Amino acid sequence: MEDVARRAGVSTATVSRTLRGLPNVSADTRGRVLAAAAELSYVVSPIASRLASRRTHTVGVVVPHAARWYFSKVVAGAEEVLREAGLDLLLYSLGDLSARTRFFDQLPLRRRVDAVLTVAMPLTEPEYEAVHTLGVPVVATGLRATGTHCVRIDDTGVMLTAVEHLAGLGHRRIGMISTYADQSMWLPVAHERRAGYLAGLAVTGLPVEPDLVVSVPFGVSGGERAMRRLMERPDPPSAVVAESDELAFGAVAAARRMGLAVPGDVSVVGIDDHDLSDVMDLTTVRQEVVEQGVQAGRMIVRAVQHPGEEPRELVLPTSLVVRGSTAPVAGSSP
Amino acid sequence: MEDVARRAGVSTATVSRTLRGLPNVSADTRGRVLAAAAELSYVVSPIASRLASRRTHTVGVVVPHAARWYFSKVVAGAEEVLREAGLDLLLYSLGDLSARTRFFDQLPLRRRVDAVLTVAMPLTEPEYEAVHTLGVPVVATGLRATGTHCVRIDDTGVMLTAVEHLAGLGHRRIGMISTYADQSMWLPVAHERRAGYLAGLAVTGLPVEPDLVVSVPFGVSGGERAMRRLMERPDPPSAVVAESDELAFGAVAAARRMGLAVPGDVSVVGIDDHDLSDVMDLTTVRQEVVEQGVQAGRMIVRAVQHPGEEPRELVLPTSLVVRGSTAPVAGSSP
DNA sequence: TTGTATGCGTTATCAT
DNA sequence: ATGATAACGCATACAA
Repeated sequence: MEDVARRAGVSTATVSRTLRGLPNVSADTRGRVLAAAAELSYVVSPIASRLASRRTHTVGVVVPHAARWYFSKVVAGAEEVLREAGLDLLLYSLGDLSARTRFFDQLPLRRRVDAVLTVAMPLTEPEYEAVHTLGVPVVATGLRATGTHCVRIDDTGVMLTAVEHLAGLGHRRIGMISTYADQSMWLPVAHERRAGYLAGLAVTGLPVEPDLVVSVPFGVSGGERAMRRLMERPDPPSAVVAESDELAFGAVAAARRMGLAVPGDVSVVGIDDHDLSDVMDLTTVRQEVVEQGVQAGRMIVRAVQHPGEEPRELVLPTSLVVRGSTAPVAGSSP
Repeated sequence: MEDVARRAGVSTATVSRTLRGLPNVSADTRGRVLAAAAELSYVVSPIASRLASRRTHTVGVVVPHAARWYFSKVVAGAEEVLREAGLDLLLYSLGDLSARTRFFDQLPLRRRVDAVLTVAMPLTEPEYEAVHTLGVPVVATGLRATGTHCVRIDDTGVMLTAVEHLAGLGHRRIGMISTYADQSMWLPVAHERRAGYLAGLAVTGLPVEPDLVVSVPFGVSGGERAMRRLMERPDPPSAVVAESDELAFGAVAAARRMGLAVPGDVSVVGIDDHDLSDVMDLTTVRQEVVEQGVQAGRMIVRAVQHPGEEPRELVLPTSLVVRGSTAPVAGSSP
């Protein structure tokens, strides 16, 4: 920086001001400084800059599984706007329980980030407090949050929509594929969607049959297992809603492997509108996942610039996408 | 840090040494320092540490599309080992061409990273040089690289395997679904896989029919388009290989939507063993994508510790996974 | 608008 | 093994 200052005939302070785009620099000197910097192909050291300014210009993004569809989409959406805003994105993937406890124990984010974005990470009370000791704004996506900003969808609503769709097709016995917490992550969403399922039954006047709700680990193979369990019953349901499309994929595959026709013998609905839902011809309730990341990124940017603002909540819309995995119930005249 | 030093009755230098685990600290003082640090819940400022040590402890990971299956897997694999090694992972997703040119123009990684990991990013000559002006080690995954470390698979080999599998089933007219460069990314892989296809034909003594190779944009819908083009011909092939599973998914869906049976009327083989290939019952050639990220991460760690080493190349194994999308050619007695 | 001088919180060098 | 002290490369309060 001294070199640039000398070459431009100014002080390092002016160089600093110029390079940061501060207003109080005359157009003339600004030009000389920029020219000098360009000639020397100089760029400020972000590290030194951060030390001096006491701001990290970094946001910590913590996800349960960086490689999963939902999370990678959200991260990609957030990355775009954070990058745009000049914020570095520090990725933490808390795959297993040990990684998670270590993370909240040691808090590697201390003195390291200006904000935190949690992607579909329900926090326990101690975890929540640990994050808040960081003293930086927090934005959560994928679930309802109290005390922090959040962007999410109506998780009970999507399931209600799915059930109403099936009921509208004449289905009166509807199963649900749910997940149990893999390591206490994801819990609230599973809970809300189950609530939405029950709400759907209530609204459409269908009886609740507890045995028609099966819980499995998240993933395609979980969906397969669940579907087998449901359809091997003496009185299988004529339709099934799945907590997510990936579960639904497994469900459809399992049904077909059992020799059942989808949607002939059993209709299936998912949630997400996964990239592959179209080729799987899966009826689903669409959510805009990348958009969630984008909006969360914007919230982060705002929060970094105006910390201490009231926590805001953004609920993004969803929409039913009817495809070929659902049909009127067999033997009915809809 | 001064507080800790005072509390432990030592100098800040000793605190620094202790906290970094340097050997030249007596067990006694070490204990006192650690205790003091714990009591004050003190952690070193990574930023100050980096400024003083002149090492960023950060690696830049640059990918074309953070949200796509392949890339998110590699990133997740790399994240794990980088985190373990105490290296921050700075993610850059170069979605479109403008983002890409800006990236290589301005080189936001300057003075910011100790190493760079490029994930399936074929670099033009100027881009290659731009990256090397960073003066840090570079590791590439997903493609053959010269002058840098790299971890990849045998891209011609996988396609050769796919073709040999089909030829072994009696297929004599095999189409290929290829991609054209979306913005010059991904080019070499497409090229090598096409070469593998041709090699497969040669090895099995099949004639080359240029019209049986169709190029489409990457993605499920690209696969659909390609399959329609192939099967609408007066003399459609009896089998099709796709450059990747996602293309193959689209191909299978398109064939079925045209009323064709898979594998009855046309067999389909993909490359990847995508998470959903099992439910799609897709025969494919499996590659270990997360493992590629892990290995790349290890290479990065080594490169950061011992810069200037000879570029190493790691070629990971692949394996044919036979599922239900391939069958002996109709009308043959295999 | 511009310059001076101090501080940011460490690491590293050189003594001891 | 430990301590004093000078970098590290900037931002910023203050003065001009």
